[in-house]
Amino acid sequence: MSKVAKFDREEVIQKATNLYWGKGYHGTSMRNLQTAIDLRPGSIYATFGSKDNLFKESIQYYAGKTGELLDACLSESDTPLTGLKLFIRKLVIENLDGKPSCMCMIVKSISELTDADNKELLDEAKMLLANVEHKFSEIIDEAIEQGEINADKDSKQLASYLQVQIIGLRTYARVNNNIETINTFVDEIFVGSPFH
Amino acid sequence: MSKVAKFDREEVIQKATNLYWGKGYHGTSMRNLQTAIDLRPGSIYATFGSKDNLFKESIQYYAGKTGELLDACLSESDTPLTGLKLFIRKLVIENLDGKPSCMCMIVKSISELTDADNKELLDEAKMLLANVEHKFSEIIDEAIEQGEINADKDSKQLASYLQVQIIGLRTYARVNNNIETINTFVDEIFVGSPFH
DNA sequence: TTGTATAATGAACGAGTGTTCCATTTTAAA
DNA sequence: TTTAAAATGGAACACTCGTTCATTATACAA
Repeated sequence: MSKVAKFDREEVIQKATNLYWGKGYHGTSMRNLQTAIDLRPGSIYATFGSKDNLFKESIQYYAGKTGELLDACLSESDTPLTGLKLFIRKLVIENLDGKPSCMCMIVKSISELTDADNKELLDEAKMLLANVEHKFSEIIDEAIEQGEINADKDSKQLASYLQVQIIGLRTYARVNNNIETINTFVDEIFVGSPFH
Repeated sequence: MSKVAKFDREEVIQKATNLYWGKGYHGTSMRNLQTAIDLRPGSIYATFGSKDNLFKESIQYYAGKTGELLDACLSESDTPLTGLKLFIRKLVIENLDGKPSCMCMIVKSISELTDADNKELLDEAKMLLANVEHKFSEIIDEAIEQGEINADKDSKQLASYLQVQIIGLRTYARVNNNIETINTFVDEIFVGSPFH
């Protein structure tokens, strides 16, 4: 009937994600992508439609992978809070080298994109970040139920606080990636005032 | 001998700064700038040399204005620490509306630019951020001398901590600009663990 | 083996990029 | 009033951008 063999779609998205993550939306050209994923314009546009949509799928892929990491951290930890700590430690410290950026791709996108020029992509990024925050608050709720966190705490407030800390640390790490300093700050997130 | 009158150079840089601040380096085209500052290419290139150099002057202008704000906060406050608090409150909360972005232009630049494509501008941004951090540590040293902060604290560590908090808060404010939440977090910076 | 549907290719398009160039205008000193 | 230097305006340059599309290659059904 027809030709059926093809490139590996996930592999292509992964490569596109790495490029977008490192160079940003505007800093990545379709030519860059063509080279990185080794596909010609025709194939890319037949499969993904546009630069915007490929970016959308990339940031969704990134968010998915981050969610998987969080789940993995939770299931290999004894309590919700230790799982959360492990996740943050992995995000902030183990991401310092080897990745396209030590910063969060979603945060980079929210920083770069504007309502005026890329409203749809910006809204997508905001939604993905809100999803993570929601997951944080659910985990914190569990920690409260299990008595790991005092019941008078507001899980949504704590989830926001975690976002601020992670965003701050990963961004700051781009300027000062002194592991000891970063490590100290990660430790202080949970002994600092909002959590205790 | 020659023509001397001209546009107001500072006014032009200010307008360029606002555009770059909002749309980012890659998101701002020379055509955008020509319109915003109402100058033709010939004048812009005769005065500033290149898009890169205009960006450099813009980010330096931005950093200068931020430094002035910090100085103003210090001189209208009774103690170094209350001056620092006022500065952070102004940065994070009073910047929520009306400005090109609630985020720090220096941080946005560090997030967007790469060593591979814009090393010089990235290094400039990193330096400007380091300057602010150095100023923070000097202010904290003063606070320690005056007994406002315990002498066993490391001023450089606290200055780093402030950077992380400000970066985190201003970036997070782009997604969730709930003033009450932000206000709470600003308050907690100084009652949180590193400072006490 | 042939016919057909689909995947992949890559040249090419119009629009936009940063930048250059130079004729024209403006200015102040001679 | 003349002169020279500098500022300005804006067309145009070479290049890159995101995207399209006619063509070619491929794999399966008949």
